[in-house]
Amino acid sequence: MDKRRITINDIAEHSGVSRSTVSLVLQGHPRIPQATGDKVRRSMAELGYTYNRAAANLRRQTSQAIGLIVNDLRNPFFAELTSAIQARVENEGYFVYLVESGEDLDRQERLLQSLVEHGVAGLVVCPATATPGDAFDRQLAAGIPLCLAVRPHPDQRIDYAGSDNYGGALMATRHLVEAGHRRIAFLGGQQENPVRVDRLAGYFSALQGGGIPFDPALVTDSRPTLHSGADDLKTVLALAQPPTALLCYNDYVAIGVMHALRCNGLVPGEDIAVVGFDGMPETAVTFPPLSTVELHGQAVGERAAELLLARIADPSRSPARHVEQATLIARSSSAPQRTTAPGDGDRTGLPKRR
Amino acid sequence: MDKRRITINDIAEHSGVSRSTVSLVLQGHPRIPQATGDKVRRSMAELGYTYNRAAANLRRQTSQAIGLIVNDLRNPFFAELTSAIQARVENEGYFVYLVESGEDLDRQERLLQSLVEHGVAGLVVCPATATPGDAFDRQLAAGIPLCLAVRPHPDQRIDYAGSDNYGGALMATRHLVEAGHRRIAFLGGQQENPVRVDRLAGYFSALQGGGIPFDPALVTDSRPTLHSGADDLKTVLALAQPPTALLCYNDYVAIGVMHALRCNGLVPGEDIAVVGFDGMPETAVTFPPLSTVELHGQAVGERAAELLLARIADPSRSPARHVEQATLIARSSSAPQRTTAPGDGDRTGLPKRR
DNA sequence: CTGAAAGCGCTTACAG
DNA sequence: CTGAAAGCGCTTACAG
Repeated sequence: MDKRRITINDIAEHSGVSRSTVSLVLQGHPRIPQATGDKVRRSMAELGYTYNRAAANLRRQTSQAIGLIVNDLRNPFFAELTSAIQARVENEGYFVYLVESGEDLDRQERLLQSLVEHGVAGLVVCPATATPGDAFDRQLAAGIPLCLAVRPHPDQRIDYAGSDNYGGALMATRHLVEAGHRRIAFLGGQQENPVRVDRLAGYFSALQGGGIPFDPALVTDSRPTLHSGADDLKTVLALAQPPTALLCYNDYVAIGVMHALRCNGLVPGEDIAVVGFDGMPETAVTFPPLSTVELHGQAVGERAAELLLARIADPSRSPARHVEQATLIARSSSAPQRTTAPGDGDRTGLPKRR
Repeated sequence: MDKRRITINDIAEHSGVSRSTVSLVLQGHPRIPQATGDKVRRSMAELGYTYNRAAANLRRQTSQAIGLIVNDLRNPFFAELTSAIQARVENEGYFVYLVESGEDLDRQERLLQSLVEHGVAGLVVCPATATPGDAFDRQLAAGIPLCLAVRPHPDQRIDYAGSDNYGGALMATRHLVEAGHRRIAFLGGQQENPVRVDRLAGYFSALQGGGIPFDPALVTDSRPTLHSGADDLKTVLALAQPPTALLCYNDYVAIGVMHALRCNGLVPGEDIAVVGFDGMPETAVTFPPLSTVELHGQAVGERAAELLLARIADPSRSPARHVEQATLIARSSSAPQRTTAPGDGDRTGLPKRR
């Protein structure tokens, strides 16, 4: 292993030209004659030169790094988003520094600071739950290009790309109302999470539109995991008038809830309707296949990347918001309630045990 | 937005000391008196200074970036690995540059080169399927610290952290043999993928140990996705002697296969046993819950990060290999075959339609 | 304890 | 077309 890395000085000496010339051939400058270029390139190959982009960046006052802060990479939605952002900025010659905040506000602040110290050209951040409204003042003041993603945030000076959570929840709830459900629960998600707030608003709206009174006992909150759904389910199943349909905060929760239902002797899609949120690919192959609100994470990621790129190109552009349309995918987990024999008392809405 | 970033020169001027002194307080040097330090720190706060780590790195000839090349971030196993690596190196002050190769060899080579130009302190790479044995010669020659992960690779000069795919497949297959299965298929995965090769070897071994002849018709290959399993399943179900148990390349394939079974009127875990591979959390809540080989992706990620860190610390250390033990998680998708009424011909091993 | 100077690897006017 | 020189923001011996 060579102790010292080969630099343009070595190339200059070896090929008998100046450093400036080497730099120019590196940049494919047009006024370098073919012969000189070839000679220099031959030296580079011979000495095993590798370009030091960091040094160039320092001199040029540029950066090829984009910082990305996600909440939880294990959540497939964020994985999809990350993948899309990475692919999109790579075309423009950028790399992404990926970090996870884990919904921890202190950590998020440290990461923000650290990423800036590392000289990122810009940042896309999915704000942690309960991120204060002034959380990005420092970056804004320093002129760091910024784009928020996935989670809405009150600071209107910042570009944003996300999904139509309100509209998605509205569609999903309407879908359940139209199938005849009047006891519809909303399960999971953390209370201060703005995404949940929007979904909840859509849910309210649809209930109202259907003339269904809102019952707060039908709304639970919890950290959205595969297993949290079990507790949420227990809560609503214990009600005097339990729900006949469950709108879940996300697909993760929904998949957990379907499992919990089985453990309670109930069949999802038959005894009780279940709808998820996010559009995870797995929802197509659960049993029964899970109805979900497709949020197009890939498209959201691409938009976020593009907004950031545009902000880097023109820092004074006025802030833009992109809200990606959601799509309801109705599958058998929310098939219409089974027609019930007259007089079997099903009007109580009580799920049947089996 | 300030045009010019604040530098140590500005701080030096503002606080009336030299640049050297500012640099020393930045590093918390012990021989700086409290008063000087406070004065300087006050100036930094006042002017809104942010440290330029890239410049420091250039001067110091160090780097705080780790490059990570994964095959597919949407695969939860890689997401888990990535998350673990990021968390582990962050403790040491590193960030991770994340990129996806998408199993594309050319792309992998370009990314390798590009990451090195960006001055990473080291690289952990999950080699794309069919990566040639000399793929890392250049990096090795240049003395770039390197750690391979997840996918075994012939180059024995490089550190490696992965899972015991052979042992996992051996356990899983034995488990099926012990449950009385003699027609066990191996479904999915790409032929040249070394991980699949190892799993297949474990499968062979277990068959041999159980005195079961190997039937190549029971082995299929395909790109491992949620939907590829359907075709693989069709192939083996069409055999004169179809399998009674399915060992799937990974959980993704297995979940898709369970769905495909249902579409064929078969019940996984009753008519036919299914086992997955990887230990995705979702396997606990599928219906029926999916037996799987837990590969401990988080542990593998941590080991990979540690091997790389150790290599950075001591470049001449002899190469190490870490193979994480796999764990069989037996669930109802591979429950013992139902006891069958005598004389119902079940000894043919033909799955019953329902 | 603090400052002047050199230098990390590159780029970019500016001469010639 | 090519070279000498300055400089990006920092660190690090070396004097004093």
